[in-house]
Amino acid sequence: MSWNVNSVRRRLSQVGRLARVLRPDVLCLQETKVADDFFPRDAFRRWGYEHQIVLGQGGYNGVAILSRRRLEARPVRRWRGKEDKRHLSAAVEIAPGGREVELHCFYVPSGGGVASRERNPKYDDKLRFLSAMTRWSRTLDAETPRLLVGDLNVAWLETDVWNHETAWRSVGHTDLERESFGRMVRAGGWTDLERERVPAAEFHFSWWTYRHPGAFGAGRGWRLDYALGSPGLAPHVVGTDTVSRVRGWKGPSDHAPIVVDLDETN
Amino acid sequence: MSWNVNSVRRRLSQVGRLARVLRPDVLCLQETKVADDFFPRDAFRRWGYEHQIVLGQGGYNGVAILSRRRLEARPVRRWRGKEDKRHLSAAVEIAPGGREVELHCFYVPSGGGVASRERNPKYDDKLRFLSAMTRWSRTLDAETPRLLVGDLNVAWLETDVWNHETAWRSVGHTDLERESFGRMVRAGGWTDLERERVPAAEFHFSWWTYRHPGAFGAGRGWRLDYALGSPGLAPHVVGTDTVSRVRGWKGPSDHAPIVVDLDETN
DNA sequence: GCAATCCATG
DNA sequence: CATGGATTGC
Repeated sequence: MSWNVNSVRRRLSQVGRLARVLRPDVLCLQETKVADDFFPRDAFRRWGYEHQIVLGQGGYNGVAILSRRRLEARPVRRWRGKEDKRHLSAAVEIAPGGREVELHCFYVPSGGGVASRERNPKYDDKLRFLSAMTRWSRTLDAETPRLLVGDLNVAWLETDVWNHETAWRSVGHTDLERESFGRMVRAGGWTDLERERVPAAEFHFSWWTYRHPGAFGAGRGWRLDYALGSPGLAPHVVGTDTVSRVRGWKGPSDHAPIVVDLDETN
Repeated sequence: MSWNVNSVRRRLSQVGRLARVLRPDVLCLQETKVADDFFPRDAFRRWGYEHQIVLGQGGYNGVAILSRRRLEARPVRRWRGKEDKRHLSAAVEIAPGGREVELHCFYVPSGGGVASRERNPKYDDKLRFLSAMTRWSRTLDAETPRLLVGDLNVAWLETDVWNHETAWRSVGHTDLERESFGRMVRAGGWTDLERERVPAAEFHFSWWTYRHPGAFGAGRGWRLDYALGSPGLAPHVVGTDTVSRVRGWKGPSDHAPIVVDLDETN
């Protein structure tokens, strides 16, 4: 399961609720907003997530992988020359004794307010981050079962926003970002797993703004969170789901979790 | 009842609990920390406190009088030339049809960190406030039943602090403040009502610092909150009490409420 | 609109 | 240690 929790400490009880109800083997969290020394490791340990990799800085950003299965952490990588706690990677056993999935948990920069590389350095930084992901994707072999999840902060398709007619001016849904996102997807041969299930002609969202409290109820969201699979992962994918009902819980994150089901037989 | 609530919004459920259990006719609150437009008037109305006078500024200071009985608000008075939301006054009927008590709800400045008029303007301001109270007290007639309550931010007697040997250097228990407080008491002919009940030889506290979480349990407090009665009030006073147990509740104010019982027969 | 951090106040 | 507020980020 992947979830932008918008502060793991504030959302701890909700993460626990999902951990107990859905019992995912692995949790990939984004926007943990906590320095590593203050990450609530014990709570996750109590829920059965004994294998933990956390990378935070306190205040903003921050990612984590919590797992019931053994993890093999991959070295922390720098993206476009920065160390800003937006990516973690690990290998996870999906079949006892051998077969592994290479897991990547991403939190792409949101990109600030205005969609201008010149006037908004955060927007420029976001596009650089996406380019770096594209370059990296090109280096990957096709065979390895590889799963990329997280808040990628781009609504790729027109049906990934409730209002494409106006949203194309907004950071997160500009042509520049959507094209960059597409290049990244193609470079890695990635499959957009949720879109295997939900046709591109249909609206599909994972994020609803806090600023208009009625947005979730009114179905006015964006899709910013993804599960992308490598060609080699395809035979292992049973299905995926976006658990949007948690956005309706009391004191929610603005993002919904995405669940990926993998088989462990073959 | 008088209580420094340290934010009326944060303490709302506790105030409600006391309002329902003790059912005081009148509540005098200090440190309400809320601008008048945001004062939770409806909650108090629900509890039966239909007559309300609030004077706040948001952030800090702020006083309020909430009453089941009819209030006649007195004009807001300036103290040492400032308008800083530290005093409210009203007449309250204590016997149906006639007899009134003149009620004063005070929140004296705390006085900052160091006990030096030169280096600490807040300390100087506090002493000016106390002087102004003394001058005002001199103008009062003895006959009127008059009740002054609130956080006066001075521990007057040696037994009003748990550690007089060291506390005399601290703002709130310096000779200058204690003497000024004494002059104010004498000028008004005030009776220190709680000290009618608890001998001056005994420790008696109404405030326990937040900074040492064990202070309340260890009995390490100060007396900063008072109920002072005019000579004319004396025949109406049934008794008083400091409800220190609320300091042990979860998420408490650092001050305890003081309850004053008045008869309504004669 | 939420959340964190830093600051002033107590 | 606990408040509220200003600021920043999303």
